Amino acid sequence: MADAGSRHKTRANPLFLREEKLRQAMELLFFAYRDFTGEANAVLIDYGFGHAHHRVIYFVGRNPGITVSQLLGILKITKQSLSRVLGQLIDDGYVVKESDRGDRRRRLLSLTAKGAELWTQLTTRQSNRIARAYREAGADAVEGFCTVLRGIINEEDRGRATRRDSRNRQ
Amino acid sequence: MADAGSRHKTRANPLFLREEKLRQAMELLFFAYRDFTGEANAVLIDYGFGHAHHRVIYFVGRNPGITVSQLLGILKITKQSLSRVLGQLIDDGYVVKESDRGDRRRRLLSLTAKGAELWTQLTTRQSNRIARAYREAGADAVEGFCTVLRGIINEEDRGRATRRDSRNRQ
DNA sequence: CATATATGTCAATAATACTGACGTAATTTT
DNA sequence: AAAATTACGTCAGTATTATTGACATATATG
Repeated sequence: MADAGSRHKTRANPLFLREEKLRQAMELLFFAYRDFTGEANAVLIDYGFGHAHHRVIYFVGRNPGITVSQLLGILKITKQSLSRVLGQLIDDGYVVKESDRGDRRRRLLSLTAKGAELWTQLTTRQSNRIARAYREAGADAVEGFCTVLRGIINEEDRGRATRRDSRNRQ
Repeated sequence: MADAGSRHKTRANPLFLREEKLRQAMELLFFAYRDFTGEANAVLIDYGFGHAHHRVIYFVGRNPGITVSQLLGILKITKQSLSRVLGQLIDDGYVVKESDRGDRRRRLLSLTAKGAELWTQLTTRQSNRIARAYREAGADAVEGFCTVLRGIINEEDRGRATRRDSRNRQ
């Protein structure tokens, strides 16, 4: 009885509590992402698109002039997978592709006015959800939120969701 | 020139900064979730499973005795979708299904020893990732992280990723 | 007994994604 | 200038996840 083991729930057991907190985090992440994306998915159905289209629209809108391979690097999917989705978006007039004048092998992607409109429609919804959560949580919590999320991201990609200057243009 | 418009990046423009912060949050969420799940997906390939199996394994492991409909409520997919995945996990001996003695319409799901082993293998990897991020961020940041994530989740499901007592058994 | 609930299943389809193989154009290297 | 590399595209086949719709069965509840 006196072996301070690892299965008692007495409040002096940080190991148990730690594991509990970590699992809680995993679930929070699951549910938050599920609901965060669910909202946008509903909008996309009206356009005949899915979440893959959303991701493309989003990152092209956010990084005008992004190349195909840069986009592949962000999405981490194969070019064959991207091809279908991107092709549809171009055919339907949401995205345009033009040759880079500097390196004509490259294709630069950007949104049309129509694409920008859809981008806004999708983004404002998700953005409102985040804004509400931010407002309710307060500035300090927001900072913690970003710090932890950044720590979860693979080191090589941590910079991607930060810098808004000195990017994309080489 | 004196119209204090909405497109200058002068540091006295909270609206611009706000939008920027919100989009940053969306991207952090995207990348964090991508990398968080990517690791587990790699393990699952060796078992011939996909991420759908992971989610089932995870929530069954976390909620032993969960019913089929409760699981559907968490995953928010159709029962036909769940059926295939759950059937495979049962056939391969990772999950067991037994009738609830109280209400024999219900099927209670739980992991086998083999299932628990896979659960641990998957969870420790993800858990380590979170733990590292937590350690680097500090306790206050962690609290903020949880608070904001909870705020992002649809109100009706916010309780799901918290309570570990007084649940599941009614 | 009638109805509702919990689960299962058959069938058809869509969306996302993969591997592998090849082709072309443009740039870079030797 | 020839050779190699890079960026992109595409054809074919397949796997996984998910959907809608219809129907069946067992159990519980009024």
